[in-house]
Amino acid sequence: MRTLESIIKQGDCLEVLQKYPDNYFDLIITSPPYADCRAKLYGGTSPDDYVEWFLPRAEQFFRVLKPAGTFVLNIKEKVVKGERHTYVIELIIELRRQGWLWTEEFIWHKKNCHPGKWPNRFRDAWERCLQFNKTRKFKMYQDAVMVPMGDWAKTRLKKLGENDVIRFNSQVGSGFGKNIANWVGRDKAYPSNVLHLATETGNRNHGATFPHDLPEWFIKLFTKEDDWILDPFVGCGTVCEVAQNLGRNSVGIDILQEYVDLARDKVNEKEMLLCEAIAPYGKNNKKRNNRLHRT
Amino acid sequence: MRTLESIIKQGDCLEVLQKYPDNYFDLIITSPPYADCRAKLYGGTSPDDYVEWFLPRAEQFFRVLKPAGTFVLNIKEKVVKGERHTYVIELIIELRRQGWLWTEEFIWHKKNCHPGKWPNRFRDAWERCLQFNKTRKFKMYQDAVMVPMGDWAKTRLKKLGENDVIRFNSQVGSGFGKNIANWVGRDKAYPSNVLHLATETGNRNHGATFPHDLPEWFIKLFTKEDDWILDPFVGCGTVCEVAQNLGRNSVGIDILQEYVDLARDKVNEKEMLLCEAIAPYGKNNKKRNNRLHRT
DNA sequence: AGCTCTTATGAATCATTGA
DNA sequence: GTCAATGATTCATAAGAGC
Repeated sequence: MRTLESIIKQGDCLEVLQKYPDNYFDLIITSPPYADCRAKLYGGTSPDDYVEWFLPRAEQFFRVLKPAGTFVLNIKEKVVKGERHTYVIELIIELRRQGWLWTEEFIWHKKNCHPGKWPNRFRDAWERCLQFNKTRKFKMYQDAVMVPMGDWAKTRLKKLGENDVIRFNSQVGSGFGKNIANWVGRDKAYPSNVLHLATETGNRNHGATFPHDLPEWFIKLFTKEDDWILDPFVGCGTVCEVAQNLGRNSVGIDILQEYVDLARDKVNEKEMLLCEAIAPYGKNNKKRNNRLHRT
Repeated sequence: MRTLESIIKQGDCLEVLQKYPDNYFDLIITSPPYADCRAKLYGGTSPDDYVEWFLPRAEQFFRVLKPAGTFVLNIKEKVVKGERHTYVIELIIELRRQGWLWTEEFIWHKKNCHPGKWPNRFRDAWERCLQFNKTRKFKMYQDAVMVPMGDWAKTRLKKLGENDVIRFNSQVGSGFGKNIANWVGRDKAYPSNVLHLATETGNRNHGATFPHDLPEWFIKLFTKEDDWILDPFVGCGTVCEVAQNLGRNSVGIDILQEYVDLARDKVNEKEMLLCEAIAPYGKNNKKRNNRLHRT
């Protein structure tokens, strides 16, 4: 039987990673603490200091990533005094100076972003997913993220009412209505670099998760089974959980013991459920399922 | 009767604009040449020289823009040797140094682009629309770009009960709640900073136009009737055409006589059509309509 | 199961007030 | 004078309840 590991470590990734060898991970994917949020705990402070805070950690990421591996950084700059702050784009420039190749910028379109309207601004409905690599010859399994036409039509069409289809067509687009004819006889379609995903609701334990679908998409795209994945700011453990579900090994690191406990619970629960699948009438199943649904 | 002007000038905007007074335009919106043949005529703009080439022109834009005006720059960096080039984000940083405020970055999601892929890359389905301002107090007419509201609000409003009028505060705090009474009588919602617009096809005269909807959206958002709009790289004249349709004055500049002719044809045709509406059986109507359909 | 209807809430932003 | 805390604004989505 295949052994799968999901390791959660407490500490600052800057230090924890120093115990890992070079060229160890196939994928690093993370949604780091944004400026002014958890960054303070790491010693990082204002948006102005963000780049300086990030760079030494990125140096470790570079070292532990395999030459054909990929680093995906989900991030969005804040508005400061009416302006978009430049720390994210400055970070891109500095990471390139560090040796990273800025291969691509994916857009995560947050379909259900926070509402609000302001005198000079609309709702912010997107985030950056920056792709960095060490070399031009990185591994990419494009077929793994193809959208199966059949499934897509089945699930999506079934779930949406007629009105939703019309609305989907007019707002989100992708030529939904018009191109139905094109699907006939085709199994799969390649996606683009714009991802339409909803944020997940109902997570009361951690205010800053990305949705499962986001890491899942990148994990499928950049790794295969038994590969090793790192999330240096693992938060409540979404990346490790998804990695586990997809048969990938993972290491998650967080400085806050509170999050480490949450993440460990999550991956341990999964392991136990897998064991119980053999003896499905374990007395705690019901409770555990409830907890799973909540997170 | 109101007079509306659509002026197309031939030349390098760097020079042409020097004849315009300070604080003249309400909106500058453009999709500049990045690497096509036009760029070479401006003095050569390889990606590495792009920022240096752009900055003196941006200085003129700054001068001729009204204090409460807006500058919208539709641009997307090329892939060079497998990497996204950094000239766009470097440009943002340099424009800020020039005095511009980087207020927002809108995403134009090109929803009907061809599916396609390369060994290490998917279809690029988005472009940046960078918003810059001279001051924080710029003019913005948000109501002009509202979109039809989602379904649930309508159904919810039908059942407006007495309890709905009070404010419900969210349990988790953050000061967020909802006041349903605000939605009474509303069937439209404010958009976000992600624009889902199809690219236009069938333009054989000019390969790199943006769709009419894109300038239209920004023109409605940032100007009112009789305002003055500038497109310093006007190409085949889309911005002036849309401005004209929306009752805004415009100045379009291009270095290539070929494009200047195209753009002039376009705005002149519109003017003539407006005149002919009074005497609709002019002998050239048929031919003219054909031309209109083609563009 | 498969619908419809209801409800909570999400990595937000700005103006105002208070220290 | 600056900086931190508070209040006001607002909509798509999915889970849950009800039939």
